[in-house]
Amino acid sequence: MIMTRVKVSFAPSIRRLPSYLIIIRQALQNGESYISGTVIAQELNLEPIQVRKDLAITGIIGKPKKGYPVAALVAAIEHFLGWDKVHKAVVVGAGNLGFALAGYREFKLHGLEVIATFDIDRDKLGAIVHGVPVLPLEDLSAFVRDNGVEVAILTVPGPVAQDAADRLVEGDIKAIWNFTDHKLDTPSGVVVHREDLSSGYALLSVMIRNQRGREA
Amino acid sequence: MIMTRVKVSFAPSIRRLPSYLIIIRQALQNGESYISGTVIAQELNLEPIQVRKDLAITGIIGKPKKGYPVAALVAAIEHFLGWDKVHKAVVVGAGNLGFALAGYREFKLHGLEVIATFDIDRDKLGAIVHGVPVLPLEDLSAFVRDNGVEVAILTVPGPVAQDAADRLVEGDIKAIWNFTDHKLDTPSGVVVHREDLSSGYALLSVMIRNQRGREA
DNA sequence: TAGATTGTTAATCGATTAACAATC
DNA sequence: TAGATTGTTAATCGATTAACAATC
Repeated sequence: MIMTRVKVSFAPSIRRLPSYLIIIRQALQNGESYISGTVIAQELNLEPIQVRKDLAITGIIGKPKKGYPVAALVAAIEHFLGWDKVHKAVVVGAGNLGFALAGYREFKLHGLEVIATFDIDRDKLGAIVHGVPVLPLEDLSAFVRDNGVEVAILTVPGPVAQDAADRLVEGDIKAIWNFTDHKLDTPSGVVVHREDLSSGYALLSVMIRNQRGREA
Repeated sequence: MIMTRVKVSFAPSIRRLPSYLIIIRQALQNGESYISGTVIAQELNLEPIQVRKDLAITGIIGKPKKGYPVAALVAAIEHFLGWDKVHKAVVVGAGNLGFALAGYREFKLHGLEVIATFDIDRDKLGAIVHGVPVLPLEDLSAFVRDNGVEVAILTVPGPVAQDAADRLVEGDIKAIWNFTDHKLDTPSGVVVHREDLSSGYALLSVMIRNQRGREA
């Protein structure tokens, strides 16, 4: 089975949208009706032109001198990201990270509804974490299929990641959010996004070294 | 206090190094003495030229026809990332995510030694998580200073992130790994790297939407 | 009106990819 | 030796930044 890389254009812009959303929501709560790209940029230490370019991809149109209509902007970003619709999700691997992600409020607020977690460990079965049950891995395929689960958050140990992915594919999963350090072989119809904490740690490590060099 | 953005050149390459390391370590365990960029690329669905360019920044030199010496390559990558030295760390915010990160094996293996966690919740104090104590937030500055802590993993709720960062700066922290959704104001001598799970979720969401469009 | 802020078009910058001579 | 794989130099691609006319 060939793993096709799903290319996303404007990926850097898309990644910045959630941070804009936080600022803009604050403005909304403060009762402001317009917010300028300049203000958003200032808040996030970015260039105003970058904010304008990024917001353009959501289709929103601003007013010269005033800025962007706050309420419409929130709606436009959420719609562009698909965060205005509910996506059913499961967490596969009820370990520490899985537990944390299952309860991550930020996701729940944006349409990601975790309805079950799965684990191989018999001792965990039957437990309720963050209001959802821990179910046996054997039931994963059937559960995904029967409940129309679209997204799987994969936090199992690396060596069993592919096995879990196979079960998900069998259940006709739409997307796998892969928190393991293994690449997954999946059919091209399945979206896979790898979230790699090690890559962030690598960057941090090099930043520390550079900073040190500068001080010395 | 001005937040200066620490620019890292070759950031994308640096982010890919950890995934190379996994492949190369496997080769080492299999007793292979050389590994080619072609093989690494194949394993990770990348272009061979990209692997070669990335490995070049670590200073390692390959042999035409054979590839790169496995043991030396592992050492070179680890040294380049500073993963061959121990960095003392604390987790600030002993919630679900903090708990998960405190016990993340991958970090421990690469020189990040978590020696304490901190929380504001009195009920958690005195507990031992993953072998390290939960201490009161009031002691954070002094602890960081007295123990020469270099890295702080910040997983407190967004609204109190700046307060925690201020305490860390007071204790002369070197680097803050910011898992909150808030930007931090810190003096320019402090390295801040933001790990943004929402940005990954945004990208996943758009990928799902695009995939759907393609099927229809 | 005057001027702040937008959206667009062009220029720059950096990363990825291509081409290919060098070489073990 | 023959050829797979390297490292280097050049070309391409995409993202960021700059410049500026349009406009509320």
